[in-house]
Amino acid sequence: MASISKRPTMIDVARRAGVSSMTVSRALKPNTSVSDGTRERIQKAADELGYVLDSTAAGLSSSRTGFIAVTIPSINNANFADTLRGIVERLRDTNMQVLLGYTNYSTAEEERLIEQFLQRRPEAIVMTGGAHTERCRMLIENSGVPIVETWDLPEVPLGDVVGFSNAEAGRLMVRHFYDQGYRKIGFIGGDTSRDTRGLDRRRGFVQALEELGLETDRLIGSGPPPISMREGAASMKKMLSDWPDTDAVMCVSDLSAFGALTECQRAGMRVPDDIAIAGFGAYDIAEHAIPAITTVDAAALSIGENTAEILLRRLGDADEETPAPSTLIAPKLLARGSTVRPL
Amino acid sequence: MASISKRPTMIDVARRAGVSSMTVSRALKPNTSVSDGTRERIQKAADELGYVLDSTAAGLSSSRTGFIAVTIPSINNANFADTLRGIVERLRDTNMQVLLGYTNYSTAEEERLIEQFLQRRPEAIVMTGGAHTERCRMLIENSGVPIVETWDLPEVPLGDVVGFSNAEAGRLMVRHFYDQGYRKIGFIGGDTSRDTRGLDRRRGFVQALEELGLETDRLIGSGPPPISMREGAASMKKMLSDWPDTDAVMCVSDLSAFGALTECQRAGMRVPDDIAIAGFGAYDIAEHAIPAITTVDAAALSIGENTAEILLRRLGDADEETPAPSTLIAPKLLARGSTVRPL
DNA sequence: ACCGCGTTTGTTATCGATAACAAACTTTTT
DNA sequence: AAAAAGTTTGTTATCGATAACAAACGCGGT
Repeated sequence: MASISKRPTMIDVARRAGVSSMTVSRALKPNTSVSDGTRERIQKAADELGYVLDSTAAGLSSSRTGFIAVTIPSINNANFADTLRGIVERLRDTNMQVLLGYTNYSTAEEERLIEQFLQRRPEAIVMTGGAHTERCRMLIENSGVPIVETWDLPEVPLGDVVGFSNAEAGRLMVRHFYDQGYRKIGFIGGDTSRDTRGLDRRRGFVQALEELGLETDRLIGSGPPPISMREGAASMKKMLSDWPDTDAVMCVSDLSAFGALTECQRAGMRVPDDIAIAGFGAYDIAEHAIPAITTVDAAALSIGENTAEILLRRLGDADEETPAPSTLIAPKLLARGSTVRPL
Repeated sequence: MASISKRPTMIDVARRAGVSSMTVSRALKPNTSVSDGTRERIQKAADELGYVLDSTAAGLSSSRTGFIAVTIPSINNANFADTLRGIVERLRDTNMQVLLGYTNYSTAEEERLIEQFLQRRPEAIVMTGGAHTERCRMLIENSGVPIVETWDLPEVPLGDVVGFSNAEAGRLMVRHFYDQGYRKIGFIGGDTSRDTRGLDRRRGFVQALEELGLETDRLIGSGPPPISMREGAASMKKMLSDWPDTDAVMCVSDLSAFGALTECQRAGMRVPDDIAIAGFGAYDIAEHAIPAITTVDAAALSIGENTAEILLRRLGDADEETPAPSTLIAPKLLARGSTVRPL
């Protein structure tokens, strides 16, 4: 054990193996021309010294840091966690490492993070959503780093997009309610500009109501994200007090939908007989609640996997200027007991 | 705009401001002796060029990378997410950045991550739990990097510990059940060595049962983590079939407890009248379920905050050899409707 | 005006690896 | 056996910043 004196460098390994440090550098990475004999010798020397590569130095020298910067709005959100998981798992077998930051649904915080991340010279950046501060857009464009925006359909994309139409998710749900015979339909959440995705769902929702000639004023905001069970319950209470004859409600997420469901149950209303409730996000809770809650699956994991796919293509030096192969993930409605009246 | 030609370096900024690059280096960090005039001039030049510091180079030169490596078992777990949040938020105003990895409850994967992280020269490492592979312990010890282990009480700590007694959480719950008059008490989950924390809760639970002279064989395993609602429901089904007279059950987490609760409700059993159900982790779902689920709060956020506190102390060059100021977070039982019979 | 001290700025060497090119060594071909 | 071609190894310069030391500057006191 070389004790904590000082960490060994490639030169130390080289000396011990009787070669030059360049040969050590080569020997430690795959697909390089080093004879089996010396490679073994070097590996052995490295092990004996307890050598650990310094990727800071490697990064400086090769100008390839192996970092992918990723921002998500919140750690504590199963959808974004799944997207992240999709990215990380696809990247596991490469030498890429994820630099994670969470914005807390704030574009100002996002800007701060991006600014920090750019100092680390990431090879690509993945952002959730397409809403950014002006300065953030500028920083990114000046940096020349490839970008992927996810979970949204930005009007003016910064680069590639793995998109999802939140508006379409809202529309889907209105049609489902309508098919099931509901007419007095409301929406909970999605009132804040911080959660642009929730806002889009609500927008699509209202638009679909208009197309069907239904009332569009049963809207309850529930403040800044994250919207949780508590806010769902409180909002439902308000909905029932403001519009007691409401017969169907979509919530901005499954968590708030569950809160709304429990509120109805406490109030003695029967779901779906007296009122239908739906959410968004295909959370576990929606599947296991009684009744199970109708929801929209956004395929969060696929969004992550597709994102990673694009990253690998961009980094695997294909033509730099390949046009953005935007991917669109389609929303899928999962009809369940909370909106489907038994025969 | 300097287009994508090449990124400007400190030398470019220095030239433009008519100073040396060393002065630029100083001007861009706080608390350095640079006159107000030149600092402004340099800042202006940097802005005009769109200069962005390269922390890879800075790290190599100063041997301070600003990285804190953190491993957690799963991204999709509100408790670990809270702990992470505690760390990140306390670190926000420093120049420290978190390198996150998740082990998927596997010590082999943990070892792989640690090996990767060490190449990045982190200034400290935070790990969840105290179970590591032999090689992982060795790598860490050889590296000389300060360590904090969390959420566990390792027998042989690698460094500082922000601990939590999972066994005590199990014991607490048994006593609570007993006080409420329950005697036929079982446990769901915690059978796998991958989730050492769940295992510890179960161990403490069984031990407390023994001390009270109660039966200790009502144990249902539920396979490898993460244990979710589905597994909770399935295990409860098995529990009721194997030991139909069971009158109280603790589940390894609130998620499985909720699954168990729904299973009981489907089976027409009344909670807590026919059977009591409790969980662990103080998840939202436990608070909002009907009835609300009794749980144990592990103060996940505090664990993170305390961890960050220790990190800052260790890095703020206090005496290197300060003895490990182990912190112990106490479990707190939250008694709710699922285990407390109405009068 | 001169000395001395504190503050501001500059010089040089270095962090640890890799790119690019060059040299030495093997193997194949004719 | 010599030339051609391929493989393995070495040399030198460099990535972009900072540490450590050195020099220049500014300012008050006498």
